[in-house]
Amino acid sequence: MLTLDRFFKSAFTVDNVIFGFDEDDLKVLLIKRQEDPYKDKWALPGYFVKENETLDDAAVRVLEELTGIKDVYLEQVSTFGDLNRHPSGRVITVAFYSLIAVAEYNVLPSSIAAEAEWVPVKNVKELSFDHLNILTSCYQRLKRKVRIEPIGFELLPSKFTLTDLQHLYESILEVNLDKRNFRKKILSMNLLVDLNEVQEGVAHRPARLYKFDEKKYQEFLAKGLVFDLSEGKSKKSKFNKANGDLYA
Amino acid sequence: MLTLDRFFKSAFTVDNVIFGFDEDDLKVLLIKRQEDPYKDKWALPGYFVKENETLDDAAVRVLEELTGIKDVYLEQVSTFGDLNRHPSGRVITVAFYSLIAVAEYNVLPSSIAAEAEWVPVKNVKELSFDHLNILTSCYQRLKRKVRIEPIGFELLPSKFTLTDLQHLYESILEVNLDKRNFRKKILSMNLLVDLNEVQEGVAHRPARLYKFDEKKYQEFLAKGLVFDLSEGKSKKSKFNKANGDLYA
DNA sequence: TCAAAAGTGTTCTTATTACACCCATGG
DNA sequence: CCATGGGTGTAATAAGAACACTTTTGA
Repeated sequence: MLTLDRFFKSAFTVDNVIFGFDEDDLKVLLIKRQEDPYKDKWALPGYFVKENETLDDAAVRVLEELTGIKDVYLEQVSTFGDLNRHPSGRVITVAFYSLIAVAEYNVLPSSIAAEAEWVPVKNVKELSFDHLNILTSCYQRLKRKVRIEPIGFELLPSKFTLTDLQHLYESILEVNLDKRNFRKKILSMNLLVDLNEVQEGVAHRPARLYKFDEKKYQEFLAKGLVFDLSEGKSKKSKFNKANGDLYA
Repeated sequence: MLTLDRFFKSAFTVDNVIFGFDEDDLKVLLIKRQEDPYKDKWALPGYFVKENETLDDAAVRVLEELTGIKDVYLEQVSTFGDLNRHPSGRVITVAFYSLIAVAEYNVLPSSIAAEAEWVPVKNVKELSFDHLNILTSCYQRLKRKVRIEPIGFELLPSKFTLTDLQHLYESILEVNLDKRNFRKKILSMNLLVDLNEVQEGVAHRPARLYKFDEKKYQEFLAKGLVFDLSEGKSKKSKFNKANGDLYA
């Protein structure tokens, strides 16, 4: 039987890009590191994987230790194993991203001492280690995935307006969407339930509230349909308001 | 400074799903294992990552040792880290897939003693370790990616007919495509160069030969266009000939 | 009464689908 | 001369894009 002893072993970690949506902005939860390397610099939350822990377990643990939340959308994206990505030696890291309804949970780091902050993704210019690469990979994955699977709802409270949803897509995809076309499309998929409730206390005509219906989505899939939301798919994107370079 | 000694370290490997296209079938290169565990069983080619090797380097090495080929399309897909996926202990593996023009290279394992074989993907029912999961993940990734990026050409010889290309897509996507619509679409993207050559020695009207033009593709992208090849995107797939379950 | 965002349809354009016959070659 | 796969166009339908005004509320 094969013995593993003669092969190189490495420490490995998970890093978790925790996305939230707040004030019409896609944000990411960053922590200020408390120890070297990169002491006092901003980084993605992450930690070493334990001996009796799967990769997913480790990612869930990192999230829960930081925010107190579990049961969120979690997706593995990519593994980073360059030789010098960690100053202390070879460390391979598996990158995940999570989606959190910030408004729903009133998330913020209480359980841990680390300083942590929700930062608009588009404002992040520099991070410890290769974490900017990791963030970019995860953001690209999210951008693609949000168009073809109904995961965007994970970022909203369970009751939301169509305008909330539109702003979410605009923020993630970095495009402007046409209000009428967006509504027509999302409503025609028949995945939302009109709750017959309206916003309260807003200084304008109150919007109707909707929720996403998982059961309807299963029926939708069973019909062989494909979720697909977005304008300008195979055309020049006329409304690209992106700060292009980083996330092109 | 952080010392890594106190953290759990694991052996880790890369596994490479090497796809080829031959006789109108998408195939995968499998090896018969020569040592325990799973001696004499079929598996994906893979090996332990070395101390001074990046993950990509390791995947390239695995491919080259088996086939003698380098410089092929290679993509990291996912990392598998379940606790008991390897009988000898905890081994985390990073899965890659590669695309090879089988006809062009006349690939087959000479350099190594291991028995190896090109097997149609749809015939693979059982593999060592969790390799069937890995194959499935990589195949799904390929299926998605081949529709939105022009990577299918990596599986064809540099000169090919439009029917070759159509069969490639049909095989990967497990659909039937309409000949006229397929040709209209691919030619309208203006990514192919008509070589003004025809097949020789075929017992029917010889087909024209084309090649993919990388420069044209760059211009295509610069115009903001998106490669997108496939019928029945947001509709019920009427022509699904899939053996559904495994690769649904 | 004003400001602010909600809500709502139609027309035009473009992309997708369905579909059938003649052509060139080798055997 | 037959079998085999190559090559071609059009019409119908569906999806996407562009676009402006009225409504409801709180301040």
